[in-house]
Amino acid sequence: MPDDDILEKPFPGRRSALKRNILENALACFNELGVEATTIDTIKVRCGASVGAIYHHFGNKEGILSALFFCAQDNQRAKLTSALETAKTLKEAVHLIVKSYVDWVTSYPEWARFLFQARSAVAKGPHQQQLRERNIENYRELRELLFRLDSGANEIIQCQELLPSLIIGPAENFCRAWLSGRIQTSPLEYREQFAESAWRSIHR
Amino acid sequence: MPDDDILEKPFPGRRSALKRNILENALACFNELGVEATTIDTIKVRCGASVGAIYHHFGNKEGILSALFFCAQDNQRAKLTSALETAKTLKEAVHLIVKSYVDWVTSYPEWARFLFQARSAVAKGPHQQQLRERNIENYRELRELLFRLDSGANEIIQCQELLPSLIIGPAENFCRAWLSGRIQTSPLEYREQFAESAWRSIHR
DNA sequence: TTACTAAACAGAATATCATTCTGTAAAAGA
DNA sequence: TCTTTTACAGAATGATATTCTGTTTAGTAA
Repeated sequence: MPDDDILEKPFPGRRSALKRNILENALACFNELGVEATTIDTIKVRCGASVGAIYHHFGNKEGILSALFFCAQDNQRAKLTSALETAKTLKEAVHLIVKSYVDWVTSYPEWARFLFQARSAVAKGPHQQQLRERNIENYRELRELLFRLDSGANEIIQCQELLPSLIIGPAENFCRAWLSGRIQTSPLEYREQFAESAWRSIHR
Repeated sequence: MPDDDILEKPFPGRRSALKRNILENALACFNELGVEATTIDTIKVRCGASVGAIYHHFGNKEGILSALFFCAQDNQRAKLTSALETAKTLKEAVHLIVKSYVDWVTSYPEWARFLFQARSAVAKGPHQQQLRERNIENYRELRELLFRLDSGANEIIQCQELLPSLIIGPAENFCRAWLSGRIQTSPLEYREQFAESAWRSIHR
């Protein structure tokens, strides 16, 4: 059960068992029915909890949504950070960014699907500030890492704000299409190709 | 008012004036407050129509959403098709695809923002089949065009299902970041670069 | 013009759903 | 053991989407 580790870290132990159970079932509901179409009652029935319990733990529907969202995002980020620790060269780093992304999406397709469909809701909701700050910080860290590895060699193109889009754009677009069912072939098939292409597109 | 032409074509004339007015105001509400947070009453107040009128024209909230969505998508697609008519070579076509996309997003930022945030809702809702079919058809047409222009020259990489992601992925990712406010620089600044990069990433 | 029909509205009534509130049980800590 | 906090249960409330019934307006044919 690889999915468990996504919820286990932020909500550990027996005490949080119901919390994890609610989130797990809410995730399935959101993915199967869509965010708007899943009612609190749907979730309640599916996981056997009471309305009171749900609202006690998460405050409101948006609370469930953002809890799920940040769990997934944090896990994805943690995997990336851990992968990047081994990077010695700029090229290695770019490869690891792409591959770590593809690996995560294919390891946790349900979570990835949810990340895509919930982002805009979270971005408008009460946690928009939190989301904004995290994103800015994440992208800052990434820029610094790439800059550090480049360190004067100037292997890399100038426009820093372009880098993330060039590196992750194609893989992300393909993963979205795969998760939506429009494309059958797993992104894993093109792992190397995405990584190689990303490197070529920012290298000069 | 360039925005007008998006609604004018599908809902032309004086007869559809209220329809366009509702859609126009609904778009603003969705973008400012988010899809979930905008109520029918919000829209009603903003455009001065009655509940009855709104439901008469669109059936339900999802009806407004998908009407807006397909208007935007159709317009974007029409601009692309029209741009591609002048393409003589494969390289030209790739450039036009990217540039047409960037131009559309920067010309109609409100519509583009909406396309991003409404896609998942439409994909789950009652028009999912319609959306699916359009997408498949659109991608098929694109593949055929590229194949025709390549015609034996074999300038292009093998995996056809990879092409759209490699071509549009980076620009799309950047546009999303720009529309969300995370990036200040207009995608227009990097128009050439996105096009050139797209071509290099699929060329061999 | 007049009569007829269908579409376009208006607004009250209803139904569905998110959220709150009040109370009870369990667990933690002293 | 007593006290306090946390975890839950379910009824009550309030907001919101949707329906329904009636009225007006525009189109059409005589």
